[in-house]
Amino acid sequence: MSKPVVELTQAEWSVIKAVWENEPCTAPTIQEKLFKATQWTYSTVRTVMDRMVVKGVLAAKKEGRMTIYNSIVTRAQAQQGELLYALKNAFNGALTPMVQCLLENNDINAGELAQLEALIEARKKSAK
Amino acid sequence: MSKPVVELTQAEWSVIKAVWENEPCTAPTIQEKLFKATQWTYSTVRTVMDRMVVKGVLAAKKEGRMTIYNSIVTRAQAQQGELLYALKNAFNGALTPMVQCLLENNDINAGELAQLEALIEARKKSAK
DNA sequence: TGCACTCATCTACATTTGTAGAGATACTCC
DNA sequence: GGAGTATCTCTACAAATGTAGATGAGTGCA
Repeated sequence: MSKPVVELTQAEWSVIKAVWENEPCTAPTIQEKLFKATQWTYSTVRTVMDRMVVKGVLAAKKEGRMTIYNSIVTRAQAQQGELLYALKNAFNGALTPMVQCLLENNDINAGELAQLEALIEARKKSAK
Repeated sequence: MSKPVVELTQAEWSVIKAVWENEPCTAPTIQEKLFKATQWTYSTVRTVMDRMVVKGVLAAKKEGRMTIYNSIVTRAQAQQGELLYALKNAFNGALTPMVQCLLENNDINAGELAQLEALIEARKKSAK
């Protein structure tokens, strides 16, 4: 079962992040959580969520008069999808230049660098 | 002069990559270069390119009856934009998890790992 | 001088994305 | 049982994106 690659829009990212943190949840809950940052009305949030259901990103089930949502796509899958998109389009699939670009254009402190080194170390071991 | 963050669509990525490799160039040239992979007609390519001009991604100047295109956005800028989008949306701006995700979900050989380590080493030095 | 190319211009149309209002319903408390 | 409140359902609409046809004009060769 190959995980289908997920492609999320900006609005969908906002929503799914709120869902991950609150699921199972209703649309009004998500609307409330997002309101401060986005000003979105209930209708807006609901529309986005229902479209995500159609896409298979969220699952909705009716419970009495209310609709309960759950995520289908995990955070890891969504992150993967995003990275894959960038990797494929912007870096022609080449990982090293991508990491390089990341390192060169962002502030990183010593602690983070150490962490990254550890990651690579770990990766080396697990590589086979 | 802060570089405005660039956001490219999939079609635009295809086009700008061809432009980078051929500029200065005409729309017919780009269409031809892309045809094998995309099947796009001249009209399609031309429309995308003109929209990119409006967005300030490409520059067009008339030379006789022909329109010559050049890139305004550099490859590095475009790559940056793509990474920023992923970083912001998928990783809430946290770099380390992003790199981690990248390392964990892709095949990397020993050579690449070594390269990455070198990058980090270099980064440590330049960090001051 | 007329025809065939090549490139340009204009217009079009479906789909996706962002955003939301109006009206229907059901629930809750008095 | 009525009024207010929380939800839902439906519909809408503009902008962005992907894709392309029709038509026109410039250029060069027969």
